[in-house]
Amino acid sequence: MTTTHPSSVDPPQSHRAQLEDAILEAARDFLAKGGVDALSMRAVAERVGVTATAIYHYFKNKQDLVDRVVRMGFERFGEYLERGMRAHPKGSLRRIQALGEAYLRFALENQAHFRVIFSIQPRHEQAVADLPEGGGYHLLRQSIVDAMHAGNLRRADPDLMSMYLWSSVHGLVTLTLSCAEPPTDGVRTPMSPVDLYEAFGPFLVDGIKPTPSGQSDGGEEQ
Amino acid sequence: MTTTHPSSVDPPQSHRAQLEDAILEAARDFLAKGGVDALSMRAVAERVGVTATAIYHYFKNKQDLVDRVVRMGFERFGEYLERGMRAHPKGSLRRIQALGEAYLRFALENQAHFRVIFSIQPRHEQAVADLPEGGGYHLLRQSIVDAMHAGNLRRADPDLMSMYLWSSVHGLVTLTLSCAEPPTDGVRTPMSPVDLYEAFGPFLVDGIKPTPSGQSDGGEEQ
DNA sequence: GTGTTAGGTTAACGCCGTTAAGTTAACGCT
DNA sequence: AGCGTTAACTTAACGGCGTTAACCTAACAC
Repeated sequence: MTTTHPSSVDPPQSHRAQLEDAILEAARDFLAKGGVDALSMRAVAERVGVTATAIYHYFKNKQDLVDRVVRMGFERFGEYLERGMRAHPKGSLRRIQALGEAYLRFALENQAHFRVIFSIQPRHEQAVADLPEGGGYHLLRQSIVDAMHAGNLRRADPDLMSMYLWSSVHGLVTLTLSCAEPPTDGVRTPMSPVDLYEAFGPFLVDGIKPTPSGQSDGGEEQ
Repeated sequence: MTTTHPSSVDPPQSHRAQLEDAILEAARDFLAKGGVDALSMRAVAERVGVTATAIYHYFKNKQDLVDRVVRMGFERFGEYLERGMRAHPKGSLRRIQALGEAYLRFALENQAHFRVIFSIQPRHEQAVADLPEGGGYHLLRQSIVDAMHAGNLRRADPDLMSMYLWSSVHGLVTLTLSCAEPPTDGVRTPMSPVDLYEAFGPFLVDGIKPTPSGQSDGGEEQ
């Protein structure tokens, strides 16, 4: 309704880019609420003040719109990882641990993105395929190689070790997201995922084999 | 069209139960093909030779139908776990390893069920909630307690250890299912999930800390 | 001033889950 | 035998979905 001035002072954000961003933002919100099913072209259109068909001038179809949101998520994902990593010295185990922690925090704080990215339905192959190359995988792998060279990590095939650590934290995250609903609810799980991640540390580092002394490090019953 | 005889010789399977089973079977097939989106009441109905609305005499709605399929999946899941467990003595690490292997095999061989059960969207809370109590969780937990008492497993809080091992194998499975499509395709992942699971064994048992001797057990580059 | 194009619109198609109302056959009962 | 009831299923319809086709209109190029 605002009489769109022919070209008012908005050189950084053209009208087009402005609307495109609005669509993406609305799409992300709906996606966050209930996944792909909760995102409808008509609802997004109404939110940004156009009709549904207008969206098709900006995105090829619904899948394309979702993919774009996922891509936005990946960028934020990378920021999480790099930020978490930079806080600890190269070659240290702490750096690897921080990567896992960042992975966990991203998943919890951006459940919409994470759910769409790692929806078990094998869509977004392209998006996931991007991950190993330019995304977070090479960060993890390089940190692992560094730690091995520094003598802080068991020497093994880096890709195998990467998959191992990745799947460890990924399992914790997905299990948490599968069983517990968004944090709106009260405490359902006995321990928070972050607490669990911390508690898993000794298992990961030292393994699950019995300690030589045989002492217990938890409340195991008689 | 078959002139349904008033009561021909079918005491074990009434006409009703027969149709219900057919609906469930068709629903499972569609679910397997492409998840919940690929399941439509009309398609299921056509497959079994009735109209869509007839299904509502057997199931409350689509969600109910999906839930019933999931429940069927859980039963089969339990069979996998028990079968894999029984092959190894109580208290042994092998028994726990076999549980993980069964988990993995179930997921790969029944991707439809697994995807629906652990779809990251937090539906099926009820179904997942059933799992810890009567399902596979207590099998894992008991095996862990046994192994701890037998001195084959590090002593720790059994629930913590259960979550750790569960999430380890769960992460491997979900990561595999996220990145690779169904086995129709050729070899995409460099290693099969089963191979990965085997290769992870030493990491799990002995941990990722450097070995005392510092020797490498994999192809780690210079 | 006119052609072109970007950026929308309305109308419609076919699919979806679901409900309401109607139909038809079988059964129980007197 | 006849009647009421009920189970099993149908057709018709509603509102919503993704998507396409056709149309409109204001801005710009020349």
